[in-house]
Amino acid sequence: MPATIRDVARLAGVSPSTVSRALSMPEMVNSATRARVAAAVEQLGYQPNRAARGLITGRTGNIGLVVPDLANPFFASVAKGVQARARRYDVAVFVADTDEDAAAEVGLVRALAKQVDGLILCSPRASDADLSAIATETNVVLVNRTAEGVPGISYDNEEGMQQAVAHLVALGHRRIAWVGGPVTSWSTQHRSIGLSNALYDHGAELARVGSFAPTYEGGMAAADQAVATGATAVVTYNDLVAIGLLARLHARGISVPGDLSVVGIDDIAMSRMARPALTTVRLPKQEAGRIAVELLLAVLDDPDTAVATRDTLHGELIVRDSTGPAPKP
Amino acid sequence: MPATIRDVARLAGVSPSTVSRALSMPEMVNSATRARVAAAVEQLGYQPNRAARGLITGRTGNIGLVVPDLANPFFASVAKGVQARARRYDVAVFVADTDEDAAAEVGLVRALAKQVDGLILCSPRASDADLSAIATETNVVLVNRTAEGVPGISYDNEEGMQQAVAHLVALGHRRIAWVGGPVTSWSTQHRSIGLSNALYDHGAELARVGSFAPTYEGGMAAADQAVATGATAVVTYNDLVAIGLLARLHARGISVPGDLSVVGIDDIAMSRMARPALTTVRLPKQEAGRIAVELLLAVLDDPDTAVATRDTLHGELIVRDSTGPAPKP
DNA sequence: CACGCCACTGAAACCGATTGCAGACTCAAG
DNA sequence: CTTGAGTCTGCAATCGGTTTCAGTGGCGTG
Repeated sequence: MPATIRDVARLAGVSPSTVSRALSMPEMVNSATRARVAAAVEQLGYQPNRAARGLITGRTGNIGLVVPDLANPFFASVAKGVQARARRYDVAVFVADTDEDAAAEVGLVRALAKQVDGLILCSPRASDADLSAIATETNVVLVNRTAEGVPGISYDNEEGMQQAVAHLVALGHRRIAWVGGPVTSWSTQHRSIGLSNALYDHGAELARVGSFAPTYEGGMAAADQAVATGATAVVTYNDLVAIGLLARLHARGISVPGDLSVVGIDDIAMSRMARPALTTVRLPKQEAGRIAVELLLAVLDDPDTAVATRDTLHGELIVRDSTGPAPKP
Repeated sequence: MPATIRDVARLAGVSPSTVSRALSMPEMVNSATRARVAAAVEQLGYQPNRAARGLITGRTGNIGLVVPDLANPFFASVAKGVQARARRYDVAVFVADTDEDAAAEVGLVRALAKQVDGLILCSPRASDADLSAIATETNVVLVNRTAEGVPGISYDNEEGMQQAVAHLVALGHRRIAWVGGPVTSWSTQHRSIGLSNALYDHGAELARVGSFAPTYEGGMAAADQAVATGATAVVTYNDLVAIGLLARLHARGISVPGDLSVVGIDDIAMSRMARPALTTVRLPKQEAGRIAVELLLAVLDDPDTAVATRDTLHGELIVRDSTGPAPKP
């Protein structure tokens, strides 16, 4: 029912090849002919069939985005960025949610790989080995994680932690607790190291309180242990955890920031709605998505030169109401 | 590079046609042959090229999901449901975010329509006329909205409002304010009507305070007007608005639920993290996504019988800490 | 034994685009 | 007038499947 390239050719009085060329390599066709083709295209509302084009070019014009959990506002934002930038390039985005399941992730990626030109893997839970295997057989860009020889973009966790620590130390905090996320998480490891280094630089003490689910519940679970460390400030794996922690502290009657200061990471929408509003390290999320698309498209254009490209984004400390001067001993 | 149907045919010692049949209509081929084909498929790791198949069948095996804002947790949940159920049917999902722009929506839908077998439109902002036009030229399932002759699923807003009102009236509230969402929103209209009817049934009074953006900011903006109505309880368009309202009330020193009770709609994750935790009408979001996929697939199978199918989901009142007895006058 | 039916398989056309190759035409130079 | 280069355009092959149509062979029946 929709117009084909032959319909356009007939109407314009040229051959299908000419129509094809007029559309994809305009400089190769006479401008008068090109105008006739353009008119015919316009009149028929012709849009090339992507399946047919894909069959011959081997390109689908689609990319895939794999995230651990779409309902997590962090990933939703990244997805928003990806999708907005992809549209600009007339590329469609398949979105897949792995439900935080590393095993499912690998299978899903394999299945998706057949239908797209490349994949954006956001905070992949897969092992390094699986990841490398995937990267060799399909075009991949990593977000929020790095791997040898795989292009990707990540956040400068060290610098973010430096900012948070500088802020806390300036407020007089000398003993700071760290509530880590999933042990397998690349971000957890780097944030933990960054925090540790920053504290060392400032001559302050670190108290680790283990690893918790990167959720509100995880934060509630971590709260009592964080308090028990005797620290006067807590830095958490992400904002969701910080907000859960806030809730538990409130339930226990511990004042924030009076008794304890709390710092999150991410700056999700919820954070400024928390009570007290959460001090956090804002990570540019949509921008990560946008850059990931640019990077992937560059890789597709030229797999060789772009393969080792890696981009680093910087966080920004947002001071709100959950941090204050350390309590007098 | 990947194996084609011809490779499989050669290895199995049959013709490509037989391979095709063995895969898509197994009962038409001899079981011994079928086994040989299966073995060859297995050995080569063959997966049919979807573009090639789509070219001849006219089906892409893809569906599209259009939402106003992925960063809104309500839509993120629906997307999660859609995407999970689609995977079960081996259907890929294109996700597009319109950024709450009704004009962009129409164009986006048109573009997306070419690449998919059908579309799920979630809370479309488009006009009835545009929507009908779209529905005639492509397979569409509506979520959170109804339109003449277009299949869709929506929530029973009237019943949800009945539950909320029954709860508030039982707590002694007799004058209840309504904070509406965008005027063009189908949900706003139906919720408003439902609330109005429910209040009438219970002999209580309604105070409308206009329409606001369906966001945290919208809620903050609405708070003072809601207070000024003299109502002892407020029902808001959605949870995001309710949470914004809560924040402004807190800033003004108005106690919730002591001075004013607040009820939201949706039950997003944030609601139980709010302080006080928000009483709300929970809408099954992921389920809406799942059913939308089922419905769309049914429409694709048989456009005629399924065309007028419409499904209604029911809300459930979740009582938390933002509602309490009406203050003594 | 001849015939017809049935179950199964293969050859070939086709979906709608892209692209290598070759032909047609213009124009300038020899 | 011939030749050659250069510019455009069309023919036809091709991508990887699906589907129609026409066998082929086996078997039961009259």
